[in-house]
Amino acid sequence: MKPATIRDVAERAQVSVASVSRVLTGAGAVTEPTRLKVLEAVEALAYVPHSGARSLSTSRTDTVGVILPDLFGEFFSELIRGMDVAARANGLHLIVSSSHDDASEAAAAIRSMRGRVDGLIVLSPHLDSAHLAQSLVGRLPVLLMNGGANDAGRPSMVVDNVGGAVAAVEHLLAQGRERIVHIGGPSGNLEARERQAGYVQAMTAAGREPTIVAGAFTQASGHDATKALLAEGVRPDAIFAANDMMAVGALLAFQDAGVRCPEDVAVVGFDDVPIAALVRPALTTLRVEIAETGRRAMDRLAALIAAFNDPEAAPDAACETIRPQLVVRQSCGRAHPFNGETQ
Amino acid sequence: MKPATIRDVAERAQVSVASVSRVLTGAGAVTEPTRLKVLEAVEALAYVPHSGARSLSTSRTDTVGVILPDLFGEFFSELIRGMDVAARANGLHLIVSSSHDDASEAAAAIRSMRGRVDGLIVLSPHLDSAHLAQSLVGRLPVLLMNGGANDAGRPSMVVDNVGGAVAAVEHLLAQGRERIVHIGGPSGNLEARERQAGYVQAMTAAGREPTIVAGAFTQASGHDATKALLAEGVRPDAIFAANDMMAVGALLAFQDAGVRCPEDVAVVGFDDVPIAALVRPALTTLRVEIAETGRRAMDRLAALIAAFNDPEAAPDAACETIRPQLVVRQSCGRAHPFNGETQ
DNA sequence: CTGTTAGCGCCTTCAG
DNA sequence: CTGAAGGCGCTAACAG
Repeated sequence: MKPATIRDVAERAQVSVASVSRVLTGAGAVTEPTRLKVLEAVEALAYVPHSGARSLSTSRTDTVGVILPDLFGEFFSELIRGMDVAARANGLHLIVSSSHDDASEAAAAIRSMRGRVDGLIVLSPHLDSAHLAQSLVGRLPVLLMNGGANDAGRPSMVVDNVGGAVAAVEHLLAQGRERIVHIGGPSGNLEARERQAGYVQAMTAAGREPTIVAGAFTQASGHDATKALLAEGVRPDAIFAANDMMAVGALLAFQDAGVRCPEDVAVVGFDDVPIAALVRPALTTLRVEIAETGRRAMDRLAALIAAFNDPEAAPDAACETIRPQLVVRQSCGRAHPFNGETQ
Repeated sequence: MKPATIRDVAERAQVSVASVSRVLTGAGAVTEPTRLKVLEAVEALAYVPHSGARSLSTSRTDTVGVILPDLFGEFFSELIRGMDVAARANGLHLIVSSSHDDASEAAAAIRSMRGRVDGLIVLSPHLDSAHLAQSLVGRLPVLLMNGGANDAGRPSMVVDNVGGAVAAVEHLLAQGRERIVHIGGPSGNLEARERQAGYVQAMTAAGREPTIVAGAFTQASGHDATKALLAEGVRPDAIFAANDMMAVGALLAFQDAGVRCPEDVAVVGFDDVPIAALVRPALTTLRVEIAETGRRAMDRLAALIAAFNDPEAAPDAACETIRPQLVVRQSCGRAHPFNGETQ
């Protein structure tokens, strides 16, 4: 009834548990006859090693955890997809833990990972990562993706949000747009703050007055913000949204209101989620290569884990910066409607 | 240096490990003074219980696995999002295992879950689930979502693909469309087969000749299939694609070719992924309520796990059927362009 | 090459 | 109420 253990196998094969372990793990030499006897018993008993028990004695779980604030929207989906690919390539299982709105919740999630994973990727844009990181530095390999500037000195990856935002605004200005409004992300979000800062910086540098309305990274919030804008009589000739989903919301709000894009208003997003290329007009945005970033992050974590068990490994404490690339599409009025990106 | 164990805590608190365990798990009465001593030690040593070790002795991991073929596209993202919500609500961790193209790979993934999870949700539309299910029935609580008809008798959830497809075709026919072409999914995919069967059935019933072109559930394949169709001089007045992403690909291919939708051709998809409401023209499709389905599946798995450890629990072996609902949008030429779905 | 034995870190009877 | 001891299933020395 109960699943067979290594002992059952040993008994049936008339060998010791050590031998069974040897043929199953591949470590240690075993004579052919015993190997066959073991395999026969394994087959007969439909034996499958208990990875939990194995973990306890090897102190390796071959599992990594990903802590993230949310699972909503294409950004996180893409990121996880990239991580999943790399995890598989590195022989690692992936356990995702999301919906951590506040710091204490995230901390609890991280704590509950102990004994469950060999390493962690932490995305926690809502709080300062230093605090969190402190609590587990040295204890566990961790790769930070907090969008905060305070990740320097620890293994981390950040997006150059300021640079991306500046590029967006400069592009709009270069096209002759004058009244550029920014739809910001959630106030507590570090990435959102940086994108907003970049916007303000570029506007100020150009001698323009920044105008900011609040959003929440959701399509609905972009839609609402735009509607509110129009209701107030504000008539921007360009929108720079802090992410693509809000930009899409803005796009649709303009359509609802009969404002033409790109003729009357240009719209720029951030991230380049898959949908950005599919809406019409296709969205100009800052490409982050999300899945690739996830893949890269997981590869680095795998390396961190390997180094963790190897005393003479070179410590990787690099803070890698992802530089978003401006992708110009129809929503800015320049690109050809169908520029081969339909796939 | 190394993380503290329960023994370290016991030592520092001058109590036995049993007492530490008692205050930490909440089970078993402890006198207030010892409780405080323990908590003090826990705090001082920054002790965190090792969940792997705990699992070994309790034989509960509080973790569930999700086996799925892929992580690509919004369908699986949404599904996992729903599962994640329910997992959290049930106090369960989620480990995802994807990219299992063939049966042996999926089987290996399932096997490697032993000792790692308390239960499994298996999505394996590429192979007959019975075989897989057999190998673990009784051993582990499993919820099947294989889209196969052979899940009856085991806890499972299936989408009424035939019914959905029939509804799609009938709707198109009712609108006066005559030359309805079906873009099919991957040949090995059970859901794709059923949707195709439904299409054929409805067409035949209406006395029309079915026309089927092959796709692969990706946007690119829908695009290519449509392009090929046009190149051959075929001029359908409606497309029923086996999923939304292929429908979107078709939509864009028609735009490229200057064929107007919905005037010249109607397009219907399947699934109602978020993007379906965002493309223009917005896509008519069959709504599956993906996230909700995932949530429901996880809730059922949680119940299965609970029942698994309770001898006198009523066995749940129901095969729940999800009936997709036709959502009419612009791509069929009926719905108002902006019908309030912009959010 | 093989078997014996001691843990991995924790929970959980069972006496006291 | 508390502590001692056994065991969860497996791996990894260490002898033989």
